[in-house]
Amino acid sequence: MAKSGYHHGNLREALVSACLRLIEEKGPTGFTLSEAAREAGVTPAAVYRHFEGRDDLIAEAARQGYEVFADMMEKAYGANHATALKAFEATGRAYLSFARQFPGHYVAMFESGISIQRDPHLSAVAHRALGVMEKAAMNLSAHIPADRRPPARMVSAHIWAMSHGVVELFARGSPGTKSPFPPEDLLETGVGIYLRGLGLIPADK
Amino acid sequence: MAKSGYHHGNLREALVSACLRLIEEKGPTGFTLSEAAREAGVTPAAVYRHFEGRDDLIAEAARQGYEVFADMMEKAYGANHATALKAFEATGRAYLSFARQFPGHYVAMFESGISIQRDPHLSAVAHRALGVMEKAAMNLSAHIPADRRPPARMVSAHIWAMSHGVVELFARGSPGTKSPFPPEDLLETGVGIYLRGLGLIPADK
DNA sequence: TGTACATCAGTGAACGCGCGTTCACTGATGTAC
DNA sequence: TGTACATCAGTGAACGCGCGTTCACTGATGTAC
Repeated sequence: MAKSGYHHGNLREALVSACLRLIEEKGPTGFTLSEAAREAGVTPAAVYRHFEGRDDLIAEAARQGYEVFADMMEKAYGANHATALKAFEATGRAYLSFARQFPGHYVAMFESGISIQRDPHLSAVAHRALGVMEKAAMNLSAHIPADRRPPARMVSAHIWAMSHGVVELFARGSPGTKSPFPPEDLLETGVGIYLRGLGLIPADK
Repeated sequence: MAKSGYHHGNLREALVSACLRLIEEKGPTGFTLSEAAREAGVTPAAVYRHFEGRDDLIAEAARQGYEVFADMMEKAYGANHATALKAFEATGRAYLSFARQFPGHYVAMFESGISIQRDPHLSAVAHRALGVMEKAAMNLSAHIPADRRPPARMVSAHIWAMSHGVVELFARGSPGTKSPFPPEDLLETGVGIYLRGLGLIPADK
């Protein structure tokens, strides 16, 4: 496009992209503002035209991530499913799929240490995303006899924990351990066993 | 003790402690070698008497963490339990308990990005620790009818994922979200439901 | 018990480096007439 | 269509700073006799 020396054209987005690439490569604290600027082909000082500093840049990356995440979750959940169970499983798959497709965003959102409350935009979109998980869990647990039904927020917390754990431990090569199983399988079977434990899947299926 | 200006007495350990405190406070990449030296009351140059550099220091912290972790897991598992199930549950509790008691070590081990293979000592002790989890899972799944028994390594991966997820998402205040439930409860109920799904706990218990 | 000497843990000065942030500036773009 | 001018995104030089790493050194400790 218009990359004629002066006037980058779309520097704001270019910086976010650079930030995401660097997060993917070196982790959320492993890069500098100057590095991001360099990656976008621009002087460090130019960054200040668009962001207040490094944290602000990461927060924007996280915000965009939550936006995409919320869309994916809503879409997965909203497609008309035969049962609440199917709908729930679809959101579980969407979670992992997001983490795989957008690792930089994922890290910015859940591992960068930026607070969800740092600005209202970020907070709003984060709640939209996490709300889908909870709603899916709520509808699902409505099928469990009321007297031994765990709170919906707890069910969603369990699933979230397992998903996050699979992503962190097995969907990245980080701890030098090779994953014993494909992360998709690991999550699918894990959630399956869990749901069977809730009495939502017949024991012999 | 002997902190008479020159000659610290036990600088190596003091540096590891400083490193752990800093990891707890600022994350695995959020501090510098000089900061650790300052925290131990010593010139940055003194660090090189004991470690090759920052990574080497973190690796030592992780190594010590794995050592303690392995001990705790072995002790929890080895206490004579009535059933394989009890033994398994005990190791699960030990995991969370370790993460709570030694957050700095936990981060150094699982979130610092240092490879388990960087030196043989580290690798050996890490395998000792992770081996306990696997053995517990193996003994446990021996109680499941062979034809619908998932591989033991998969069971231990599931439990590990859920444990790690609970620690990351709910046992720290990081993402600005307040935990909806105490992490201990979350893990205990989550694992309970999972085990019921495996057919190891009666459905109405 | 006392003295001479080897060992070695920690010092502090020095280096070159990249960082974040500021500032007055420059030059491309858009707009009014 | 052409010109004058306002806007504003990006420059580049400058600053002070803390970093990692090296080096010859110093002085406390342990040991041999």
